[in-house]
Formats: sequence, structure tokens, C-alpha cells
Amino acid sequence: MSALPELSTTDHESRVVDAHHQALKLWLRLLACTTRVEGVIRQRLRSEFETTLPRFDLLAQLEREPEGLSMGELSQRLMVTGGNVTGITDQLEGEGLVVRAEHPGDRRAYRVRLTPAGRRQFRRMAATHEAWIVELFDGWSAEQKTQVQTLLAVLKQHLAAFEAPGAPRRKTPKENA
Amino acid sequence: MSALPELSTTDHESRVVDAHHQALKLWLRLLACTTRVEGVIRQRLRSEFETTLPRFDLLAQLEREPEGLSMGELSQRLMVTGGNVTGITDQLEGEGLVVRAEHPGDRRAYRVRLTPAGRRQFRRMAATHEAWIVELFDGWSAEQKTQVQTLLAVLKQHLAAFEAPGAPRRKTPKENA
DNA sequence: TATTGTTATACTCTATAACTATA
DNA sequence: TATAGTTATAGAGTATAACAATA
Repeated sequence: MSALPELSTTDHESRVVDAHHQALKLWLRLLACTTRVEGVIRQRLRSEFETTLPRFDLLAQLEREPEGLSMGELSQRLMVTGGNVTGITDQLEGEGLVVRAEHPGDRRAYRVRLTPAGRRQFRRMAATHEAWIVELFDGWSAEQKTQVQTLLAVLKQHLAAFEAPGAPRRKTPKENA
Repeated sequence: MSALPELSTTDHESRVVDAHHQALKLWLRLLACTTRVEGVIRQRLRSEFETTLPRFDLLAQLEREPEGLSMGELSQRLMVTGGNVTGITDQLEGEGLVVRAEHPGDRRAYRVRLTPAGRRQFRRMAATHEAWIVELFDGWSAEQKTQVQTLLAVLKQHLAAFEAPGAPRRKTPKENA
């Protein structure tokens, strides 16, 4: 807080402790806000659309790719392992929202795509979802949102150095040796 | 972005759409940062201390209350339902980190407290945990942290109006009627 | 009758590893 | 031998509801 030069070891230490507490309190507040927003979204997705966040996220990925995505690509983008993608895709396919189309040139793989019904359904959900987000972040002015967006970009950059925890990176042959 | 007055309905609408996208993008970035941090913490708690976030959080609540807390109070503070608190407390008690002491004046309830071993163990974990947080948020300067802290306070206030999703609030008798 | 805490059950989300069918 | 995807299994983490003991 102060710009005074260090006067003693004790001052230095107390400043370090303060800096630690600053980071910790910041994290706790950040976590509280995020989980609150996430909880509201989960709850509403369930009660209004009988769906879940991972299912919504999978549809969102497909909506941006008219050509479809392979299971592996979905796994990477959703940051979850392959088995999970299989399960979610099974559900969505059972409801007629997505299809596993054949992959040109690789008969092991699919191109998972939205069906027309899936696209309609997703667009309806996405519009509502966006309105919820607007409502939840209405506590900030446009300027404040821009400010946070910029600050988060900096943090995201910093965090990229840390191993992604849920990352589904498969072991390379060399690592297996 | 511009301060010009509205010129047409189309301009107004495009501005609304932009505002929506601004909120959505902000949320996605916020979520990405938070889940990344949380993932790193979970992973490290497991590999370094063989524990989990809910267990850590329960100990953290007790550390601040030398008198101990009842199961119901823990349930409220951790924002989870009673059954979960029972399970976590069972584990921690089995490891000798907490005890269920009797509650003066209410033989249905307990006062869950840290044991001396639990306190030692928690303090060791908490110090390391704090260092991790400092490391993860090192992408921001002290000034930026302060800025975010202030902004989050505003948001938290706004979010308080929304029903807490995981809240364990029991139904009142009237609601059961 | 209401409340504290426990038990039993179930569901979502996730990871790991063995498996199959192609490549 | 390597890769795409599936299956089976396990384990967090959570909620709900029926229950026992006490208030």
C-alpha cells in the first residue's frame, strides 16, 4: 500500500504477509462470485430446459462448426477425457439433437454434428442463457465489464503456464516407454 | 462504446447485442480462469496432502472457531446439505483431525472441533495453499489485485439478490403444508 | 410436533484403463 | 504399432428423503 522504502525486516515480512492475504481474499471472493453465477445457470438450465452445463457446452461447440467435430476434438475443446464425451454424445444423440455422421477418410472416427432440431433447440437455449448472463453481470457497468475483461486477459495469460488439470492430453508413445 | 446519441432502432439493437456478447465473453473468461485455478489447487491438494477441497474447507471453518461448530452450522457455511457434512466429518474424524464433542445443552447436536493434530495439519496445508494462490495470481500487480477486489465486491453485492443454488436451507413447517 | 444429525440412495461429472476397429 | 472411439469401473461431490434421538 505504502511507497515508503523498507525500514526493517519486520516491515518487509508484514508486507509479504499482507500480500499473501490479499491474494487469498481475492481468490475467495472470485470463487464465491463464480460459483454463485454457475449455480444459478445450472439450476436454470435444469428447470427451464432439463439440461446440464456440459451438455450445453457440447452443443455450443457444435453450433460453431457446421462440418461437425470428431470425438477427439470435442474432448480437447471441452477439456474432458474421451469417455465423458461418449456419454454426453450418447444422450444427445438419443434425444435427436446431434448425429454421429461418418468421417470422410477415417472410418474409425465420426463427425458429430447438430441436427436441425438440435440447432433450433440450442439457439433457443443460447438466447435465454445469454439473457441470464446479462442479468447476473448487470451489477457492473459497461466500463467496469471492459475493465474486468482486460484484467482477466492478463491473468489468463499468466495461468496458461500452469498445467491444465482436466486436460485430456494422451500420453505420447515416448512417455509410455 | 460510443457516446453518440441513438440514431436508429438498428443502432440501438446492435448496441444491445454487443452488450450481451460483452457479458457472455466476460463470463466465459471468468469461468475459464476460475476453473483453471481451482483445478490446480485440487490437483496439488491431492498430490501433496492427499486431501480434497471440501475437506480443506471444512477444516478451514473449524480453524476459525475454537469452540467448534455444529453439523448444521458447517452445512450452512460450506453451502452443502447435511448428509455431505456427515460424510466428510466421518473421514476427518477417522483420521484424528477433528472430534465430535458433545454440545452443551443440546444432546442431539455436536460441537465439531479440530484436534491438536488437526490444527497442526491444517496450518501446514494452509500455508502451502496460500503460497499456491499467491503464485497463481502473480499475473496481477498489487494494484490490479486491489482493483479486482473492489470490482468483485460490487458484483458480489449484486449477486446476493439471486437464490444461492447449493444452499441447504431446510423447508420451514409452513412450506411443508 | 419440530429439529439435529445419520443413513441410504441416486445422479452428475469426472478420470483411468482395458478393449475394438481401423489406420 | 499407433490412433479413434467405446466400455467398464471408480471415485468425488452433490441432493433428496426416510429415519432415530432429542427438544
